[in-house]
Amino acid sequence: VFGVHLKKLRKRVHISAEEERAIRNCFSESRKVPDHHVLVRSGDELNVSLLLLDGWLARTKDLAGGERQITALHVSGDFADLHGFTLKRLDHDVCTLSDCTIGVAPHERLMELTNKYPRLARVHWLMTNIDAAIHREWTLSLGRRTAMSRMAHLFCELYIRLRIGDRVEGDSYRFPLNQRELSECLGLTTVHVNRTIQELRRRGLVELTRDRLTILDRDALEGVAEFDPAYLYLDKREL
Amino acid sequence: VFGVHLKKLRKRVHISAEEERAIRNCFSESRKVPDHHVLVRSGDELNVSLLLLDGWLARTKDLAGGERQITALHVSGDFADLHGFTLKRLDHDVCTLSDCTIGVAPHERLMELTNKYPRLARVHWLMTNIDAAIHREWTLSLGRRTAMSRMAHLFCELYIRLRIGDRVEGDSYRFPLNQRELSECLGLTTVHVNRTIQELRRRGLVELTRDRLTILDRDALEGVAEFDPAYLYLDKREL
DNA sequence: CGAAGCATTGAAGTGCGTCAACAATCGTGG
DNA sequence: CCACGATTGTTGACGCACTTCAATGCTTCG
Repeated sequence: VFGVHLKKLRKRVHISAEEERAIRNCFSESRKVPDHHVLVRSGDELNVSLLLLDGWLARTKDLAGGERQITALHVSGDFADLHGFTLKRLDHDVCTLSDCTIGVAPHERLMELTNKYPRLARVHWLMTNIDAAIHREWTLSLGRRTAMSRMAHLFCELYIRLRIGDRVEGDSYRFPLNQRELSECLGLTTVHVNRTIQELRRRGLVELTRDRLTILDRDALEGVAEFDPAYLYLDKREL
Repeated sequence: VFGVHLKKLRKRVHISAEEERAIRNCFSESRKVPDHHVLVRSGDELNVSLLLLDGWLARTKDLAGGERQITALHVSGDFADLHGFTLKRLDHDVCTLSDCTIGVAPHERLMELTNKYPRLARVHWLMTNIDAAIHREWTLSLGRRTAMSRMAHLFCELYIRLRIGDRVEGDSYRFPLNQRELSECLGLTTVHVNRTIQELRRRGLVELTRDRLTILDRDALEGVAEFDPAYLYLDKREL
């Protein structure tokens, strides 16, 4: 289970056996959390960071009127709130979108890790910077892409991110979000999300059932989305 | 000039005299860059990071059709591409929005700094995490706020960010963006930006001239924006 | 003074939102 | 295993926030 996280790191940087041990050592326990639970609430003081071992998480922000925006999605192997290690509290909630398994890294251990292995500090820093790059791509989507292109883009992004952790079968992956949650990612209403999905189906680009997304024509989908995975930084670098 | 940057850091963490010296030591030269220049191009390999000593910068992303989204604004004292230190290339361009003065930090010096002072690695990591928090707030704006509220929110955010660096006089600050650039921040057209500004003026909330923004009723503006500066993390923490 | 960029305005169009009803599916308890 | 309420997905009619297009006036600066 933990291997997915290391695989994600190793997609971007070299990790030695010793470094791997040091990273594993940061995690004390692992917990199961049911669907639709709030894991971290905005403003709470933090002294641990959570690694998502399995399942789906969202970072959500709300307006007074009840409108909700999901600012990020997380899948197996992602750190949910590594940024909380330096921020000490979050500006958003972290909620489960499915049953989840979570690894817990106390901040004091991350402190020791980053003191003893400055390179691993940079590696983890890199991972939060990749999160930020995804935020920027979402900003572009929300600001300038149409509903159709925005949705297509999200499906392409998740395909690539899930593939790193071997969570893709063929051109299909588990997709636990309902249309309301999808609308909260895309800045749309559920009604318009529904119509947009139907248009994607009608064009033969995707199939979306209760719990599973299948990409029927990846080239065409990426075309609609103007998808370029460069922002996911899937190449190795020296640190 | 460099003091503004340190002031920004010290708003969030303690920086000792020795640490200050170490940080200053990272910067080799300083450069002047004229208005509307591209400082860093998306995809270029990076070996320096740029500190904005004076002026305004934008991070921009484009679609094939020519639509442009500004994903972040930077003012005096902000690092423009500190995230480039770990990413090694950017997923966006960095452009000047005014005449600028830039400090240059070669990555090898940042490497030495983060090796020798793990705490300063965490401090700089924190700063990129605050950038990401601002990205998330923009995501919320683009996804869920109306044009009016979105614009009001941006004006409130910049007011606070500029005040840290003493770039605010009364309730007024220099604002070099034209309506096109403003529309690129807000995900709107220039026509609608123009009409929204007029509505803000009509309600007596702001005054916006060629080069200057004046907030006439900050409480009301923050109300329209549902502005809460918590996401800017303006409190001190241990690292 | 003249050209180029920028701000402003009006009229008409559209992508997406709102409201409201209904259908399908799911989860639960009997 | 079925019944039934609750949740989720689907559809239609209509409305609006924002866009598009295009013209005009206003700055600014060589």
